[in-house]
Amino acid sequence: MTTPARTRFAPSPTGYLHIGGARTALFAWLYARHTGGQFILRIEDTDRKRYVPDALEKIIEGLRWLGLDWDEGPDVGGPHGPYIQSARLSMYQEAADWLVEHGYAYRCYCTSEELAEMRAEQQAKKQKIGYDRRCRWLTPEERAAKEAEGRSWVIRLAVPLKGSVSFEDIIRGIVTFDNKELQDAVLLKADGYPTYHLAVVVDDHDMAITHVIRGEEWISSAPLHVHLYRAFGWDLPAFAHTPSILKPSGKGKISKRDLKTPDGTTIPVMLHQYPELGYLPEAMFNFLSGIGWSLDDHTEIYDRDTAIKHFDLKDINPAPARFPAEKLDWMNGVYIRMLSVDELHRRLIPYLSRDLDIPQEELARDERLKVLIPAIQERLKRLTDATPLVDYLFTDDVDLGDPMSLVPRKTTPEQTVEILEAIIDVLEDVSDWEEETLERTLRALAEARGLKAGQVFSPIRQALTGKKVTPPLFPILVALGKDISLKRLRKALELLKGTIMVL
RNA sequence: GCCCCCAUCGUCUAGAGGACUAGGAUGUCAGCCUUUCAAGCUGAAGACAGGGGUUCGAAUCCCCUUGGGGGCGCCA
Repeated sequence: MTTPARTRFAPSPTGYLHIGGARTALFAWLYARHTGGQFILRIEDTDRKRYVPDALEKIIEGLRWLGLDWDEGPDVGGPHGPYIQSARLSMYQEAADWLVEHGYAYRCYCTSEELAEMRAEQQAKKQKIGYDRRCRWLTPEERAAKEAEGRSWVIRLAVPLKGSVSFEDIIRGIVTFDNKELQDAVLLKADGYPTYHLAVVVDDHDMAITHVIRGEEWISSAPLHVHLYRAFGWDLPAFAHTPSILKPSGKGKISKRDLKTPDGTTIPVMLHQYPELGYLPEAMFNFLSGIGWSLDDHTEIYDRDTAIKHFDLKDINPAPARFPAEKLDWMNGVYIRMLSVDELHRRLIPYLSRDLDIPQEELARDERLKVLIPAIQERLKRLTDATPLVDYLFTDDVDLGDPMSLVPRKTTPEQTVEILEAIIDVLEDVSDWEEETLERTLRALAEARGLKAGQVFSPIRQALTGKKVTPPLFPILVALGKDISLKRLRKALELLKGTIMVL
């Protein structure tokens, strides 16, 4: 077996968790669990300008909803804390000072304005864009002068000028960069906060992270991190840069804005939107794990434990993938169908309560709803699909719309009146109001009159629900009960009669 | 512009030189089932980006081209 790995997910509370980030977290979690190691949650809140107050809460909520748990983190603690970078400032400052003392980094006194000017000039002259290292070569006297001016400074990494860096990425193999392509990146900002580059290296080392798993947008700064590890004299962790998830159009990776599919529909990108839309967490987990990774050559539906058992970083497909939205809807439907009737009932309640504005407790003890659940189960792709399939249970007055909609195909309005009268007639005599009896009775009626089943069922469906598309009829009749069913049928009959008279 | 990464059905993927007539899933289409809609079942169409090598043999290895993605911030 593999040695236990320590992996982490390190979101920044500058926004909510999007599905790409969630998938990366999922992979990191799977690997930790696969190896019997630990999964750590760390908050990278070193950007004070873009901080979003409720982001952290939402992120944690989302991860928990997905079923990810962490062994160490800001809310659960752990031996390597604190797990929030803003609470670790002195560590970064010490590390940065150490680097300066030992010649691996230097103070840079340039202002943002000076840097912007420099970039503009580079652009105008079509030169390579990047910091020109002007402060790297300052003499001690010049430095003293700058500091005497009262200038603030940042600390920049002194990247080796020659040679190259290589590191092994588990997903992609060996990746090499020429040192001359690298920037003297800022490590410590003027406000005393570290940048990502410093913080990630210091923390990953301090927290004994064995596998750095992160999105592929980090691949180009990985060589910087390698130089930092070397400067500190620390062992390198293993790296795995996960492929991006692209928009359905294939144009660019997903970002904070909702996705537009080529056919114009919109797909939400934030994880927290999925529960609201009626997706099951276990379906989302299964679905997300299948972008960039697969269990084998034929299994699509599998649970967490199975995924854990089979998962390996080296099996991740390095190619970026588009978000296969249609597959999620299919898979969610599969998971809904796997639920027991009781469980589905339980999970449906919050959605119905929200959409129909009925208290949850009332829905929980509603027997009519229970009758209908088996009938709607295979009709749901999302939990929110249930509302239009049951809403006619909860209204006193079904809106029939155009009475002509009561009339089935290949049937005249006059015939429909007769059919409805016959239906009411036979149903009045049914004492045993059960699905089987009702079905037998109504089919017999159709046969006796030489009608197709649809010609009898369709007016009933319309009369009871006001809809053309509904779950099967007999559960609906049972759920509604004899009195209400007959009441709605009579009302429909009167309405149709009235319409015919006018015609 | 420069650097890095990537390239199998529309889409998500299997494939680590011969087991490939390239497998699965989704989506699409057709049929069956059928009280509407679903679900289910059966079937169909559908891919190795292009060009050079290496090899007895290449979807698999190498090179080039093309295409896509990412990065080049006192943001992560």
